[in-house]
Amino acid sequence: MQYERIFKALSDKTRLRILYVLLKAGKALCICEIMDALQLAHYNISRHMKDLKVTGLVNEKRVGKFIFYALDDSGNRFIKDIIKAVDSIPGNDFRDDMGRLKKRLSLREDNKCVIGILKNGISK
Amino acid sequence: MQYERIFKALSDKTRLRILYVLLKAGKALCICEIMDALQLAHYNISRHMKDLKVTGLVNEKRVGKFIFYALDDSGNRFIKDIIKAVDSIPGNDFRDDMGRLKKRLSLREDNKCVIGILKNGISK
DNA sequence: GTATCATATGCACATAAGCGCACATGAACA
DNA sequence: TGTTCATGTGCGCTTATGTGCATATGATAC
Repeated sequence: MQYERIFKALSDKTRLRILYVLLKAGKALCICEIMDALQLAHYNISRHMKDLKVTGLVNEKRVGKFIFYALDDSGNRFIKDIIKAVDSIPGNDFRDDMGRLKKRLSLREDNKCVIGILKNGISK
Repeated sequence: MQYERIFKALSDKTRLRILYVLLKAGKALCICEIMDALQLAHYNISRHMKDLKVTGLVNEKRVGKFIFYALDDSGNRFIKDIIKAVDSIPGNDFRDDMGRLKKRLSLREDNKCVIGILKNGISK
């Protein structure tokens, strides 16, 4: 019975925010980018990401000094349905996250993260 | 942000079992019937049912001395997608629950619950 | 009215979960 | 090889969650 664990993975506000930005970004993101988007400490993102990884909702890939995390929608029908549900959430609650993510992603060069962790986060 | 609360409602094994049998039964069930199906104490079912009710996943209706709970799929698209996800869960993990439910429902008369709480549960 | 019975809840307890801090890891690159 | 820096984790703390027991509620039926 692993299904309630998938629900549990998304039962936390922070993890839901992480999955949402990964889903809507449509591309792999590194911890430092999600840090800025969600305005949370790196260890916070890191630990929640581990939970999402364990459930199979997210996969990772290292590129240079960064580790990129992406939504993994290659699972069974249940996983696909869950992701579809997340996709159907109105964007209101995530507007700020997405705004900051967009700003942060604009700092990429050649579509690659290059700046790492900013001391004071990105400008609001 | 109420969406993570829906996920949380289904992040518990017992609540997922309750929702599953309500969904697959396709009809309203009373606490005593779910007790027998899941082989849990009435207060256990009762409390979890309250959680499911608060999230809007379940509604209730009193008929005589029984209160019947039913899946409420009249919500927004998110709710529908979540229920669809639950519907796509393979039945293996719930086979015993469904077997006992079927046995218990066969004790209805005129499609109404009439026997209440059995001292020793239904026969296996 | 009062007894009965299905359902609900207060309380105490054990366990799990999230967070902040400090520190560890380990890959990249000089 | 040693430094840098993105990422991970152990620890202590606080709060949330699930459960069992006993008891309460409240509608029904006599």
